Order: sequence, then structure tokens, then C-alpha cells
Amino acid sequence: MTRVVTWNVNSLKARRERVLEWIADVQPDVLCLQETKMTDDAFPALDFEALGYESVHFGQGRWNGVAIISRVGLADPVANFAPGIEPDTDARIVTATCGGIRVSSVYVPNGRAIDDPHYTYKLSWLDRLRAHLASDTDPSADVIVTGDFNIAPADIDVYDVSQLAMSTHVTPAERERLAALEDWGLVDIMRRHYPHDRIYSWWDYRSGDFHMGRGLRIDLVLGSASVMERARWSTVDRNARKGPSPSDHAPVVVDIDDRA
DNA sequence: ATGGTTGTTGCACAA
Repeated sequence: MTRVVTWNVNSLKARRERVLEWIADVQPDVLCLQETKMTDDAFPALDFEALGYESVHFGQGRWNGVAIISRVGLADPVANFAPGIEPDTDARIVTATCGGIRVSSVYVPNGRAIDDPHYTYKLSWLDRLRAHLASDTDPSADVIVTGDFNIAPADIDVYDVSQLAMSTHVTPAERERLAALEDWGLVDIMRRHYPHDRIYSWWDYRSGDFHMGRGLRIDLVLGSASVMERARWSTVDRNARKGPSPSDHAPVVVDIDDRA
């Protein structure tokens, strides 16, 4: 069994102790982090190594930053989009092969507002993500693309659709980009496991949104068909959103049977 | 109530 997790930690510097304790507790085999908000020099690779993990980090400093931490091997790392695709100016994607699975940890741009240039950047980023996959791997392989997509795939993934109408995360254009990734050959594993449940992975820090159950499901684990058919169980670890100094995102955990 | 919180080579801006 291979346990794959995605977690937007909203600063690994601020969350380091919590993340290390959580790893010891939950024992992920592959942990994809987003928003480390640090340079590669500051990344605490030795802390992960002490727990038995290899790691690759693609950081830039104050914002963004993605990593993959693995105890089932870590080979052929690629920071940024694959060669031949216009490189992103931000550190938002890193890819590596872990336990035979081609894994990408992604931090999709937020978009800010639909009339903001950052929203156009978000759409183009998602187009480039699909081009990256076509270049880097193949949908017939074991592929996982996971991270903070900043897209709620459907209305069931939103606590109050009317409140988010005409705002980012729910627009048809964003959801079409996500559908294009599914057309390429990926499946939203957790939604497949729980077709009708209201499941959230992010809650605004403000207004007691977590306590009030007002969240979004924007952290996704997308798997190719061969991964999906071995995906046995998944959950959002809401406990990681509780207690002192949590990230505003909770980890999404997926357990995948190993190949026979 | 168009509010609120958290993070950062922070004192404005991103989320």
C-alpha cells in the first residue's frame, strides 16, 4: 500500500514542527507540499531525511514553493514545467517518480478576481499544466497530479454557491481546464470514492469558517486510470486543521494498493 | 456588517 498525501501548509517555516509531527503520526509514503514560502536553501531536507524521506523542493522565497517528500524513492525530478513549455515565473510545480508513480505537486494560481490579470494567468497556467503532462508522461502510466488547484470542481464542493457566484474557483473556464485534465486521463480520486458527500479541504481563517463548516474542496488528488483502479480509500484529515497555528488547508490522504 | 485572519527578508499585499 502506498499512502499519497497533498497538503498546502501555508509556510513550511511556520508549520515545520506541525508537519514533522503529522508525518510521524500519519506515515505518508509520498507527501506533496504547497506554499512552502521559502528558498531551496531554507528547505529543511535534513528533518525529512531523519524520518527516512528523500525530498525535492522548488521554492522561490516569500511566496509559492512546492515540494515532494518520499520514502518510496524519488527519481527524475523536474522543477517547473517540462522542457519546451514556457517556464513559469513562479515556483508552482515539481514532478518526480516515487514508488513507480509519476507524481506532480502543483500550486495552481489563485486567480484573485475574474477581472484581474492573475485570472488570465491562472487559465494559461492550467493550459500549460496539460501540455506539461503530455510532454512529461503518458496517461497509460501510473500518474498522480495533486495539490492546491484553487478550483472547486463542482457546486457540491462549495459551502455556498450563491456567495461565490461570479468569483474565481467556480467559473466555467476554470472547471473546463480541470475537465481537460480529466480528458487527458486523470480522475478526481476522492470524489470517485465519495460521489455525494460534502467534503472540504480549505477553510478561510476568518469568521470562524472552519468551526461553521464553511469551506471549499480545492485540494485534489488526480490519478490516471491505473492508479484509480488501485485507490482503496481516501480522506481529508480535518484534525490537522484544528489546534494552534494550523494551515488554512487540511491534508488530503489517498491509499493506493501496490501493483500485484 | 461587503466585515473577519494569517503569512511574509511584512508596515502592503496575497490568500
